[in-house]
Amino acid sequence: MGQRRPTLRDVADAAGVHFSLVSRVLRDDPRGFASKDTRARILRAADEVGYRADASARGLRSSRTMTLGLLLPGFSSPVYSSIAQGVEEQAKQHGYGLVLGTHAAGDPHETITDMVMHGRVDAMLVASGQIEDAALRRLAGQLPRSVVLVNRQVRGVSASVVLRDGDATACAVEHLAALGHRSICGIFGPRTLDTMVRRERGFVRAAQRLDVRATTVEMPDRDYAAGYEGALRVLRSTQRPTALVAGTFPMGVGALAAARSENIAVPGEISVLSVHNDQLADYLTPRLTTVSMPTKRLGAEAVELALVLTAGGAARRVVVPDPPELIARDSTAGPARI
Amino acid sequence: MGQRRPTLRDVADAAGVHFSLVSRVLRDDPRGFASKDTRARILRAADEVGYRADASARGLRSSRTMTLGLLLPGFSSPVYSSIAQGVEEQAKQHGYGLVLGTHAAGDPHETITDMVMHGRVDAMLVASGQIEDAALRRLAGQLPRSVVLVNRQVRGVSASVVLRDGDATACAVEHLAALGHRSICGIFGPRTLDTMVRRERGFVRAAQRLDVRATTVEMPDRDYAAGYEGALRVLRSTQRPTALVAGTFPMGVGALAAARSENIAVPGEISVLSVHNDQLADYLTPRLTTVSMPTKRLGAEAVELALVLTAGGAARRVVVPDPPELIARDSTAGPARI
DNA sequence: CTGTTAGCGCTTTCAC
DNA sequence: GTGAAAGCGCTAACAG
Repeated sequence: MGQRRPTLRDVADAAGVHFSLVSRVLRDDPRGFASKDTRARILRAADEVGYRADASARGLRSSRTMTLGLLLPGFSSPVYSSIAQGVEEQAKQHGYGLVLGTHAAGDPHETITDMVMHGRVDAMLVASGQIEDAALRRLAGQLPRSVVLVNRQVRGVSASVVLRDGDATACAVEHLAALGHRSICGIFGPRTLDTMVRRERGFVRAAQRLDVRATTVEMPDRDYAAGYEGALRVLRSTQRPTALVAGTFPMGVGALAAARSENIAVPGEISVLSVHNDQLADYLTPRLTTVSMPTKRLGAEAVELALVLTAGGAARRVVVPDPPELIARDSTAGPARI
Repeated sequence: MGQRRPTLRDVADAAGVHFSLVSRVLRDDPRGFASKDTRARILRAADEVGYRADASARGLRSSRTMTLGLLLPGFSSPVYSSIAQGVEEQAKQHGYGLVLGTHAAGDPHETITDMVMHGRVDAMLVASGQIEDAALRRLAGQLPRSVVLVNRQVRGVSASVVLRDGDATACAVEHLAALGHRSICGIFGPRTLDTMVRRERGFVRAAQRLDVRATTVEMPDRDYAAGYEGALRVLRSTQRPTALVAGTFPMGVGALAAARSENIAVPGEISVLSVHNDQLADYLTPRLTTVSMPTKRLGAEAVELALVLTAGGAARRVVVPDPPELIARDSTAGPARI
């Protein structure tokens, strides 16, 4: 009970060597290859006393904590869950831990700087749309080697990782055009989010290219409710399109709900699909057609970039190359014949 | 560029005092009340040089990291998101940071012990059903002052926080009985999860008490798919009940999907409701009736208990007292007249 | 009220 | 191959 945690000295005593040698052996330090025998003795002793290096001491001495921070808008969004998963796995692969922060409470800018500036993390991955561009620029200026934007691109910040958002909506439009739709509407979140801007742009351009009439709706948010409200507006308009593209998965769910509450059949009277896929898609009515994006890889790439940065490498703007993929389910079909 | 982070000495130099005094003033140490004047000078100097205490140095010296660890089964479940939120907010309130771990990859038992034993966190909150009872007992034996079970109760582990699971299902049964149902079925996750056992027990007992015929189905999982499969089985049985109680929210969503694929009207031919509420409930077809549980508070209470423990207080088994609350939506109604 | 001092456990440079 | 010693930035016990 109440035992002190074993230290290097304890291991050294047990192995009959100096503690600095233990340190070198346990870390496979190139400068300290002990003889086969002592090495074995040290390893065994470490195991026997149950030695675990103290993270604080190590961090203090080496000024590297081997942990990364991830700032999320919250815990609930499916996309961010998936990004977080990618981040966690990749970090673990490199022996890094992960500190999660949300800005449920408090100023996000503070949260980030505090994490880095208190030396709690070696770098911070910022995956949140709720921080203003200006704040991010300031931040990146302050901590150029320890801030990476995830799923976000800001002018003046040179370390970021994003997906092919424009291609995602283009993919959606192509699918609908192939089904015969000639009039579609895109419902997007606020234009303050660069992801939304790119998705909208890809949407509009693809529509032009394929000679499809496209309209867009911009909502102040991008959750269930925003999708619901946005879709409602479109569905009640006089010139109702034959298909709806939702800018996010929750918006797609909301759009489906709106169609139902207006008694408009999906996909009979209107087709609906969303950017980003989720398990839930298979359990909705009808099963929701989506465009899948490599969100886990997004997280993984962000980790890679962060580690490159902290190691002194150059900042880059990464676009995860995997193309968006259409997952056809039951919410899209050819337009109704009139 | 490349600036060294300012230390206590930098502040001390700027203020013309000894660095230990700076330390005391900045921490409001009772032993070190400086004169109004020096105090002000120190505060200003700290602000000017942009001083932030180094977490590693502080941790090393005081052997308290001021961070808590939270082990989750994954990032996706809505319940765990909510618990995590509660944990984060409460931790922040006490000036604690939060390290998140999932066992997406690797042995969870390792993850936990490593976190604590490397001194990365002061205590670990374990909110995961995927670790075996035996492993948890071993863990709690090893680290009795730094492990708190969240949403889980295990014989032999005396620090845990759970909800009134039994009352949640009882609440569901009461609702259905009041609507006139006399034959209901509960679909639950594996009995290896104590939450499921309590929910099932509450379900059965309430049914007995209210003279309702109750059957139960145990599924090996508790996600959308499990709810879907479980409901399918019930819906296809010869003695179909008039109502379905899902043991988790995702199972409720799955059950709804199953009814639809079997062309059984909800709530017309069968009522469906789930334990645990979620935003999504309002956007399903039909809107899903749920029993809401105080999951955020669950997380908060877990933090409280963890802090009590690390401060030397006694371990307790906490049951969050807030009663489950029925949120009636469109998926429940009186049974069909035959 | 303020300064001095001794480490916390580790990494790292320099001896031997 | 291995040991000795310095010191990372901080807290805390003791002096004055």
